[in-house]
Amino acid sequence: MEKNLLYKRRIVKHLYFGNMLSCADLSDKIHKSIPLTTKMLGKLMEEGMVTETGYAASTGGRRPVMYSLKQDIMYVVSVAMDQLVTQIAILDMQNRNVTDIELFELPLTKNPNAPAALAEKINEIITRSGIPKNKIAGVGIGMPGFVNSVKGINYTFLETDGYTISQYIAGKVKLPVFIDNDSRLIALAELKFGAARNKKNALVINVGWGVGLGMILEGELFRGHDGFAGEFSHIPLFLNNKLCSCGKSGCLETETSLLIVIEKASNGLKNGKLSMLKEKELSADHPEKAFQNIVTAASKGDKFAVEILSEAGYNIGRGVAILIHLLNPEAVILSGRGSSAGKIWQAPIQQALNEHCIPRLSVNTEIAVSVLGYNAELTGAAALVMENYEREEARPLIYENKPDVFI
Amino acid sequence: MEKNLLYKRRIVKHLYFGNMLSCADLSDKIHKSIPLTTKMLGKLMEEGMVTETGYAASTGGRRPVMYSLKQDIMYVVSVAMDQLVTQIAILDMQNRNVTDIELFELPLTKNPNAPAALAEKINEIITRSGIPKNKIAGVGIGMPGFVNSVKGINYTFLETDGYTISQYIAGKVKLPVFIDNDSRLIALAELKFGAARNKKNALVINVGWGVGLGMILEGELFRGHDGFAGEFSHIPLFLNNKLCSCGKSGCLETETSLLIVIEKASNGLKNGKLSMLKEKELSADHPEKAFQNIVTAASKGDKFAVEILSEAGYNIGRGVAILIHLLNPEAVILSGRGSSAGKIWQAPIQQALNEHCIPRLSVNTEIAVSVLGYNAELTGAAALVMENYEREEARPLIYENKPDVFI
DNA sequence: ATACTTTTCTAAAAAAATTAAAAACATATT
DNA sequence: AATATGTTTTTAATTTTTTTAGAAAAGTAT
Repeated sequence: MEKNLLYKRRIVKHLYFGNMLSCADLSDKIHKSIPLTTKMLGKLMEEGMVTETGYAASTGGRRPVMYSLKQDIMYVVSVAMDQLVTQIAILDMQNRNVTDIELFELPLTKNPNAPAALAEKINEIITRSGIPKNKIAGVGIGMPGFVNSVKGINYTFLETDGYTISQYIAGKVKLPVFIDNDSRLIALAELKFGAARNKKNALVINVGWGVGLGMILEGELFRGHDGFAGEFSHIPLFLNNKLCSCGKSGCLETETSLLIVIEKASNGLKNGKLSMLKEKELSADHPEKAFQNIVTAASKGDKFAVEILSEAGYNIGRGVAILIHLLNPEAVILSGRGSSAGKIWQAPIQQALNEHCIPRLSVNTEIAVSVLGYNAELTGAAALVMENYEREEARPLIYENKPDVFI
Repeated sequence: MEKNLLYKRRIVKHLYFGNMLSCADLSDKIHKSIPLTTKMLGKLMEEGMVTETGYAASTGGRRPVMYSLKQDIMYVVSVAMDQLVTQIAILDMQNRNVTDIELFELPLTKNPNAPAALAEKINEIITRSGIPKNKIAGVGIGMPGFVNSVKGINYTFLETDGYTISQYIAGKVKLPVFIDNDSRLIALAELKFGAARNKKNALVINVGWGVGLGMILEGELFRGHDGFAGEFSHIPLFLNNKLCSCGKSGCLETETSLLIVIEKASNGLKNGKLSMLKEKELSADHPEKAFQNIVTAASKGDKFAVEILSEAGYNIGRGVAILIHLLNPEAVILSGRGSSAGKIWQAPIQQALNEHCIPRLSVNTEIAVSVLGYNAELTGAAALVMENYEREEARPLIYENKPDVFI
């Protein structure tokens, strides 16, 4: 790639993540000198990508001119999948939805048609939005399973014979496609826009059906050798003989997943536990709703609901204690769909840390609840696209003349 | 620092780690162009630091000239401490001992005189070697405890009022001093010269009195936010109610440390277990020897000894299973003093992984035994000094005129 | 043996980083 | 209140570094 283009793309990328930055800030971030950065900013302004947005307050000397991306220069398609439901949105350079968030059912298990359905839906939404493809930086997809983001492969779901899922969707949509594990994208969102912003070492717990983990180590999203790092759900922590979905027993997930929480609540009610919760509110058919009902009851002070949630929180805390011993993070952030229960969980997790952590380690670790919450995964998917924006593959144009599916 | 000096130091550093490298290799490693690297190599040769060591075999084109460090241009003082015994050696640029390894007792617990004794001994050994201080790149020290390598602080041992232990020793010895946790230095040794060489993600288990861990993540030694990462010994894994030295119960260490292994062997014999081991061979006064005796017996096929070791190995394996789930490394290396039992432990660890790991994760992880073995910590201490060689503090000269202890 | 490829090495041209100086602002002093 | 001093950003001139192109020294295939 031409070098000037690379530098310009880096600047665009950092303006996306930083929103408003001075020339000095940018020079720092792209590791280039100020004169060169000035030159590139000039070109970007000529091209209409970037605008001056006035002066920032002085910090003791001359006030710096601030630069921002223009509103409508580029968009990202964000996709957040779980095993049953998929969400799609188109975000602008301020992470604002320019379309409504599209929500539709797309079961991933035993569904050979899933990749085709996904590609079709993405195309449909792009077409409907009326945004030309050359204004779309790419498609970012968060999905469950064993995902190798670099290779673009999902080893668990979305099988596409002969191609990786990234290649398949890219071929159909004719845009660059980037994928990663859902929990890792949530961590990326927290790193770039959330509670882990500017932190060098932070762990993001994704409380959902399972308990996911995304790790920020030395300022970077950590993926491990094959891209499988963060399998927190399945660390062998209990001797409870409960069989886990992974085939082993005693996994953390067997005591902490939302489904277990609902099951425990349901069983408790059957055994005559006193609670404002009603059995029909805990239907296994609508786990999302069932969980929300438990959280609502707990936040209203329902003792049984608090008890059930605390138990799960305490067990997550035992797992977090292990993480802290191993990785010595500065913060642990509770995020993902279950983070609505975050406030309730903070106490029992802290309790577990007090019991199971060497004090020197736990006192230096802040336990925080995400503010991104439900939207974290979509934000993370957009961030993934922009992370890769400076890479060769990120150029929409090269896809225009490619066949439907290419290698 | 002058820029040329920086580049030259980088080249020296990489020649230390790489032993023999071509100009193109070096250009790659120091991230500078070939013409500039050529120029710097020329200067280093003029100064007598570097020599050409003939041509390497061709890989399809013109043969590259290889460069090496001259033998006697520089040395490193390596110190490897445990809670009772300290080893000191002076190594040359090929990691060869130029003095015998000095071994002396230096208890760290309740010994306010330890820092002074250490400094004195280091000075004594340097003086005896006859090597001038300006030929010594620095002192590297591996020590147990909570060590922040960047700040040069040991929070557990070697208290020196008002100064960090690094500052204290540096002031007394008048050489730059670098410290780190013993397990992390072993990992560094394995990364630079051992079984983890050229690996990007590897975990190094230091089997000693406790079970230490050094992590290589994305090609770098990982230290965590406060420098306390790798507290593998104290992850809460058992519900055994055994009190650990750290004050908690159920730590991994309570089932796997060498002392526990010896105790179990001793108790077994008392209860009439059949073995070639004799009780007097397991004296708690000489744990090092006692452990070696168990290993010897096991390698001769003694069933009881194998059983005892396997049990510990299996429990370590349970911990390793957690590590693999979280960090997805490409290799796990058994190193440190207990690595003489490495071969015996490989089987039970693998067994634990088969039981407790998701297959996709464990099949991609190689379990290897160190070849550096007993010397790993000393090698790591030297590597630590040379890692920092390009940094400003690494210049011996600035220490010459400083007072005994400085800030 | 000769043509072609590959890699290293060297010299001239282009690019980028430093350095120095100027401009714009904040704070302290007279 | 006016002036001096210290910061920080911006611009211009100089130096450093990289890129590019080509020569030299090998290996490989015809």
